Amino acid sequence: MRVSRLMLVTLRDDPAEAEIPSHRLLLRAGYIRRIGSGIYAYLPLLWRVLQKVSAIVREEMNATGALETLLPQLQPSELWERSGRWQGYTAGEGIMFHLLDRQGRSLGLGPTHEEVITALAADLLRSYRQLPVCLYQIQTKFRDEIRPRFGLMRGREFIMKDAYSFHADEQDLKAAYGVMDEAYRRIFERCGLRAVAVEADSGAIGGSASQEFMVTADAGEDLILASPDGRYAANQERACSRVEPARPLPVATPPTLLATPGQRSIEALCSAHGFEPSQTVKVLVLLARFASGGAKPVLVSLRGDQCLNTVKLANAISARCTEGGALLSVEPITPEQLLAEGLECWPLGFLGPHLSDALLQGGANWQPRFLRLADPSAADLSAFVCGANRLDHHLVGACWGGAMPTPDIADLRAAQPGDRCLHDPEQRLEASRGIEVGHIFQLGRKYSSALEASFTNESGVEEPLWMGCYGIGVSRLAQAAVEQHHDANGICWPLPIAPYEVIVVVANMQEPAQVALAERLEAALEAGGIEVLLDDRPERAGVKFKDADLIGIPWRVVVGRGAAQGQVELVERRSGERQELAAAVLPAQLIAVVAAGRRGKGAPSR
RNA sequence: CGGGAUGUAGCGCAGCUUGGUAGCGCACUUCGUUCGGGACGAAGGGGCCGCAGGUUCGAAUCCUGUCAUCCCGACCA
Repeated sequence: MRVSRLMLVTLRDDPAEAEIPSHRLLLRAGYIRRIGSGIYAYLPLLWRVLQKVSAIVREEMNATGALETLLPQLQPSELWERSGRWQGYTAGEGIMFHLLDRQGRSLGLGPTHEEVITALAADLLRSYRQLPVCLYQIQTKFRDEIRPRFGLMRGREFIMKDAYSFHADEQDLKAAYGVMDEAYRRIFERCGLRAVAVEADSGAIGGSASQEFMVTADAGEDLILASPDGRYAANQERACSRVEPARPLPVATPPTLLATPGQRSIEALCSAHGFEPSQTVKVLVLLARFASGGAKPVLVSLRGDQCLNTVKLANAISARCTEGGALLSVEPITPEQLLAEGLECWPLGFLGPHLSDALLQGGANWQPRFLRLADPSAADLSAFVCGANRLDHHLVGACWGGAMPTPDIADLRAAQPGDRCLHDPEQRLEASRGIEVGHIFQLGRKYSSALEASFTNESGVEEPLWMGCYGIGVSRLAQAAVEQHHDANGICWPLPIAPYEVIVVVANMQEPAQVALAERLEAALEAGGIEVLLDDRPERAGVKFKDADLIGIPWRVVVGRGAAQGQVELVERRSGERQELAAAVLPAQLIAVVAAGRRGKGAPSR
C-alpha cells in the first residue's frame, strides 16, 4: 500500500481535546477522528488494528469451542423488563440509549446482550444433552456514558467482544470460567499487552465471581491493589485487607457526655481531645433510592480511621433491600433534603449509631426505619467515642447493645495501599493503575431464572441454566496498547496488532534508483506475506521519518543514499536499533523476523 | 447532575479589558531553491468569530439567553 493513497493526515500539534498520550497519538497519527462526544470514526489504519485484535480474539475464542454469532443491537424493552433491568438502565443514571419506534414500541440500543442471549437460550436449549454451549460476538455496543473520556477509552459507541456460556451445573460453569481465564491471558499476551487479572466487583451485570483484566498504565481509570508476592490483586472497589488493631479506649462506664463544640470531623474531635481515630466510630447517613421510587435512609458506622467503600455499600444495600427493585443511587443526606422531606434537622456531624428511627416519623416519602450497617472494624470495638446525636456533643465510652442497637455487619471499608494482606500479614498492598480491557463473570442463574431459560436435566427435572459472561473491549484494548507502547516520537505498536508490519521509506522520490529499489523490496516483502507500506510521498526524508515514527510501524526500511550500491537501512521502531544491509538479503531476513514477531514475540521484553 | 473552563480557518492559538468590520504558526495550492530527522523564499486559497436576541451609527469585542465541547467527581469493556 502506498502512503500517498492512504488518506493519511497527521497533525504536528497536539489536539487540545486530548489529555492522555494514547488519545493524543491516535488523533495526531491519523487513526481516529471525533464525530461527537464519545463518538469516533475509526480511520483505515485503526480499522486494520481493530481487525487484527478481532482476529486474535476470534482464534482464541474458537479454540475454546465458542461459536461466533451476531445479535441485534436494537432490543425490545420487554426483554429488559423481564430481567428487571429496564428501569435501572434507562431511568436515573441509566446508560442505555432508548427510543420509541413509530408504533410507540419501546426499544433500547444494546449496551450488553444478556437479555437477548438468554431469550435465545430459552428458545433453543431444552436438554442437558445440548450443554454446554458458548456463543460470542464482536460488535458495536452503545452506552450513554455519563462522561465520555479519553477517546476510545470510554466512548458512547465502542467495539466489544462479548461471550455467553450456558451450563447444566455450577461445576461446569466454573470449568468454563477457568478456560476463559486462560484464553483471555493468551489474547492479551498475543496482542503484546502486559495485563494483570484482578478480583472485581460484578456491578450492574450481577452474578458471583468475577475477574477483571487490567492493562497496567498510569492513565488507567481503575486503582489496583496488589500484594508484592503476586498472590492477591483486586480492584479497589472490591479489595479487602486486614485492619490495623484499634487502640483500646480506657473503659469509662457509663458513657459520658463530652462537649465538642464545632468538632464535626473525626480529625477535629481527635486533635481537640487527644483521641486516636481508631477509638472513634463515625456515622454516615445516606439515602438509597430504588427503581420503584422508594427511598430508604441508611445509617453506616465505620471505625473513625477507616474510609467507606461505596461499591461495597451499594452491594450491601442491594442484598438487604430486594423488594424496591434495583438500587439507583446512594447519596449522603443533606439538611436541604431533610427539610424537603418535612423532617427537623438532625445534628449532622454529631451523629451516633443510636440515631432513633423516631426522627423519621412524619416524613413524606422515605421509609420510616433506618437500615443500620456497620463495618466489622467498628462493630468489633468494645468501647468507642461517637456522636451523641446532640449538637456539639459526643459520647465517650459508648458500646454496642442496649441503647446502641447492634447493626447489621457488612464489609464496608475501603482497602488502602499499605494495608496488610489477608493471606499474609507480612505483605502490604501496593497501588497501581490499570485500564480494564476484559471482564469475566460467573453469572449463575440470575438471568436464566428471570427470563425462564431452563433445561431438562438428566433426572428429567427442569431447572434454570447456569450462565457465564465474558467481555473484552476491543476498541479500548487498541487504545490501551498505545497507552502502554509509545515513546516521545509516537506509537510503537506490538507487531501482532500493528496496522502494517513494515514501512519502506523512499528518502528522495526524485531519485529513480531509490524508487525502483523500494518498489522491488515492497514486492518481495509482499510476496513473502508481509503487510507493507511504501512511503512514496514527495516529502523530504525527515518528514517521512517523523510520520513513520508517529504512526508506529514496527519495522522501517529506508531506501536512500545507498540505493545505487544496493544498500538499505533497517530500523526497529521500538528500540531504534538500525543496521545497514544489502537490499538483496533484506526480504528474507525481514520476513523471518516478522514471522517470529507474529508468533507472539511482539510483547516487549521487560 | 454538581464543580471548573473554553468556543475565532482543517489543527494549535492571538485579538475581547479600551467596540471601527479579523490575524499568527502549522496544514493546503502554485513557482523557485533545497533534499537522511517535521527546509527556505515568493505568490495564493480558505472564516455566518458556536447560535439567537439585545445595546450601539457600528459588535469577535459590551449585555442576556441558549447550545456544544473539554477538565474534576458518581457509571463501565
